[in-house]
Amino acid sequence: MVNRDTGKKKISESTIRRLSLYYRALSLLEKENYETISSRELAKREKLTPAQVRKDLSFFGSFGTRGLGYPVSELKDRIAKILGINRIWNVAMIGVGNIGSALVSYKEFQKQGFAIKLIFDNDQRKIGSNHKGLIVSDIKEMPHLLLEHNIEMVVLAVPAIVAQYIVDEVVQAGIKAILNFAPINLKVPDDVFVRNENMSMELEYLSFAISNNYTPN
Amino acid sequence: MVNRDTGKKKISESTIRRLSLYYRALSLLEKENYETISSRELAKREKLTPAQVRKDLSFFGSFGTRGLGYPVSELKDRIAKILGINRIWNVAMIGVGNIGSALVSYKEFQKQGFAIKLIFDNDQRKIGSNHKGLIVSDIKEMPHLLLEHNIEMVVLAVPAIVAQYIVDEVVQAGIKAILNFAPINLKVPDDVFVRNENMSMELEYLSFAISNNYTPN
DNA sequence: TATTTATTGTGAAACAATTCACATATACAA
DNA sequence: TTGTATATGTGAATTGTTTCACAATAAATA
Ligand SMILES: NC(=O)c1ccc[n+]([C@@H]2O[C@H](COP(=O)([O-])OP(=O)(O)OC[C@H]3O[C@@H](n4cnc5c(N)ncnc54)[C@H](O)[C@@H]3O)[C@@H](O)[C@H]2O)c1
Ligand SMILES: NC(=O)c1ccc[n+]([C@@H]2O[C@H](COP(=O)([O-])OP(=O)(O)OC[C@H]3O[C@@H](n4cnc5c(N)ncnc54)[C@H](O)[C@@H]3O)[C@@H](O)[C@H]2O)c1
Repeated sequence: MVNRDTGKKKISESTIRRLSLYYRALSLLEKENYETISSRELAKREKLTPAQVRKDLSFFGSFGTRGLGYPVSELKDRIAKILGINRIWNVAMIGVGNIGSALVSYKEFQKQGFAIKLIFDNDQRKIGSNHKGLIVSDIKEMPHLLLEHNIEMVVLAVPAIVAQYIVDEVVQAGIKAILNFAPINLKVPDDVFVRNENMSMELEYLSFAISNNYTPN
Repeated sequence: MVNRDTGKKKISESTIRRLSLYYRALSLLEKENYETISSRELAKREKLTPAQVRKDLSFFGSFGTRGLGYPVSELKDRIAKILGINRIWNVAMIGVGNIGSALVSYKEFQKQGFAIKLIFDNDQRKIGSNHKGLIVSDIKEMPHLLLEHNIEMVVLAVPAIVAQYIVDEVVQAGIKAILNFAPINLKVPDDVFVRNENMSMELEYLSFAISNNYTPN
């Protein structure tokens, strides 16, 4: 009955991604003043099955009450803890071009606990300029600034051609988490996590889908 | 031996996404003047297994030569055809704010065959203004303009609060493919494809990974 | 307090994706 | 030609993920 945390259960990537969905749904439910939510209702909102919801959550503990459902606020907090978002992360943005500055302007990240503390570029016209209260630092200063400001995550928004070079420096500085927008397969050591945000891939998926009358699930 | 296309094989989402990876890798190989590539080499470049590469491709035909590998240019073209990117897609951008204008400025999409033909906003200060050669249209004109310009895909970069309302109009206009940046679960009919680009989810995944010393694969 | 109702938590079953392993085919060298 | 090396294409085996189905349990009701 009790789901003791015996360390190394294998959590699938899909489960982790769904935790994000649950978290967002629960945040909304909290605003709508729901006290509890059943796996059935939560599943319906995220277009999943109730069993899927229960199984996902069961990997981390038993958070619900039989006959009643899950306590909204409490479950939300539990998931925040599981995802590691019950805290502030110090983030640096590298490359303040089109995408980089759009992201820096986006206040939601800050609200969700991803605080952009430093922004870097190599363009002399940009260095020293002000972006939403942040001064663009010279990329040359990156290695020591990342350390000094306890940066733990980096968003890469530089041209693909320089991305690997910069990542090597980022890794040198001890960063273990990178969100990469450059359309390139970055090489990093095993203990560094990279997520790629690749809009072309999503467009290609859509292209495939309509071209082939694709029917998932 | 011959892999006749008998219509409805079930292609997994993962396979489709990997086709995009193969396509990008092959484009690069072509530039590097490779004539042929083995599944082993291709797999290595994309951090996959050779068997995975061969299996993925085998769903669509047999493109390789035993003992030699796959012909780079030809395979690239074949994949382009499979993905439906051997043509130009007419795309509309809805919402010309931070993200929307960053995407409009990004010339790679055009090069990859995703041609942004129309851009929409509801802000009077933006309507009529010029963005990279495109004039911002009034969102009120969207329904008929989408039809008139044969738009087939739409990128949604509007605030979450209005996203569902706009999607309903987009669907009304017969659009079957939507790339959505708003952090909301859009409701659409079964024959409309939506891909969500959600950076918060990626950051949360990274957060989970470093918080839990996560080891995928 | 007893009964009914709702819903969880979870092994087992079903389904899906990946990897194995090898017969088969081609290139190329001798 | 013939032989050797290489690498595909694919059923079968394995591994991973989702769904099923139901005992367990708490809440609500009588
Ligand atoms: N803009 C988009 O919509 C979009 C979409 C998908 C992918 N991307 C990718 O995101 C990345 C950035 O795209 P963008 O459109 O913002 O490009 P951009 O050219 O507008 O911005 C890149 C920025 O990086 C800076 N830079 C270049 N070299 C640098 C270095 N060595 N050190 C530090 N900074 C450096 C440039 O000065 C510039 O400010 C690219 O890899 C691009 O392929 C962009
Ligand atoms: N900027 C980012 O980095 C970022 C990151 C992740 C997600 N997003 C999401 O992308 C979307 C856009 O973000 P943004 O930062 O570009 O916001 P933004 O406010 O800069 O841009 C939104 C644009 O949509 C327009 N708009 C508002 N209502 C409209 C309507 N009814 N019809 C047509 N246009 C309308 C606004 O005038 C504005 O130009 C949001 O949903 C946001 O949550 C943005």
